[in-house]
Amino acid sequence: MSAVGLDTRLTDDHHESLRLWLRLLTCTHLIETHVRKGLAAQFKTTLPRFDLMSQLERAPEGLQMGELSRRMLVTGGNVTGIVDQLERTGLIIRTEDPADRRAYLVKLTKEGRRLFAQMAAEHASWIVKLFSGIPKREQRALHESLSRLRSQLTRIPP
Amino acid sequence: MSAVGLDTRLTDDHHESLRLWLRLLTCTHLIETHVRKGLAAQFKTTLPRFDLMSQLERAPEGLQMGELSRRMLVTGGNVTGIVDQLERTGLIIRTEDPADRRAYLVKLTKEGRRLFAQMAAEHASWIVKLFSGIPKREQRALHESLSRLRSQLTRIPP
DNA sequence: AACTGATACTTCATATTTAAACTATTGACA
DNA sequence: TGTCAATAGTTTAAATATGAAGTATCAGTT
Repeated sequence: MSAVGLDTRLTDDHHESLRLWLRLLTCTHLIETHVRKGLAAQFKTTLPRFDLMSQLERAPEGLQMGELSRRMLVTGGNVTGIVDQLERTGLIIRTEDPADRRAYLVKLTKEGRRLFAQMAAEHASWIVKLFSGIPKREQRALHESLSRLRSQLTRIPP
Repeated sequence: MSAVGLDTRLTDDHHESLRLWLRLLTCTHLIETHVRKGLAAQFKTTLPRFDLMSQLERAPEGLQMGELSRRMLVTGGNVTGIVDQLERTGLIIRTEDPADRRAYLVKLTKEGRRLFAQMAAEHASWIVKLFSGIPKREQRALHESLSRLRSQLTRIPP
């Protein structure tokens, strides 16, 4: 293979990965927009609030702010703001962490669990519908590739 | 198949699409974070500004605000803010649209084109490295599935 | 016990982002 | 020609979001 050929190949590779990244970004934005509008219209709430509540739902014993921050892939200051909002409306509560006086354990309230159950059901149906055009087999393959990508990504950057 | 079996199947399908969506979201956030930090560290700029400039780079004749909004999948008000920032630093310019007195044609300045060329090269190398753990063949399959997903998504919601 | 670096969280300034309300212009049409 | 809904852009308020700086506590180590 000629040097020019190699050069072209590299450039094409660049463009291929770039295009893949743009597709990924576009799909994510389209789904996020759809879900955000649904949450606003049907539940008068937002995506980050739903996201935070879904984290808590999977951790009945409560989660520290820092743990929420890591799981949601956002900064600590951001979590403070969203927790403030949700606590103000009575859907979650900061409780003292008996093991560490610096930390809180954030938990869903009874009302929070009740409302989240409704939202989660709707949310799941939206997602299923959005992906309904992709055959199950292909969805599984997608999931597998993205899992590989994720572990690659968490290995690279600190 | 029993009714219970069907029920379970449906629930599993829900969970599968949901998990796929979460993977998609996680990968996108991880890559975004990586790129955002690179742009901040090496070029003192942000992802939405880079994104807007990359749209303009592909349209030397300039783009209307609304067209930028559609291509970037963000609201018009958002575009106004980012264009304000970039124009203030001299990287882009609003020019009058000779065909429509309501509209602008936004263009890169000479300095904007110069800087963008540098940023784009760096950006491409970051993306290639982030995806380097995924074989080319698999990247192409991913791209294809995401393209199918995108066209499905643009068909569903208004 | 006192020191010290790390951890948990908040606060602050700034930048994105959305949705809704507003101004100006366009284009179709009666 | 006037009218008038639609379009292009901006502005506003409120909510995210980041990164950096600050406070309190923890966990070792001396």
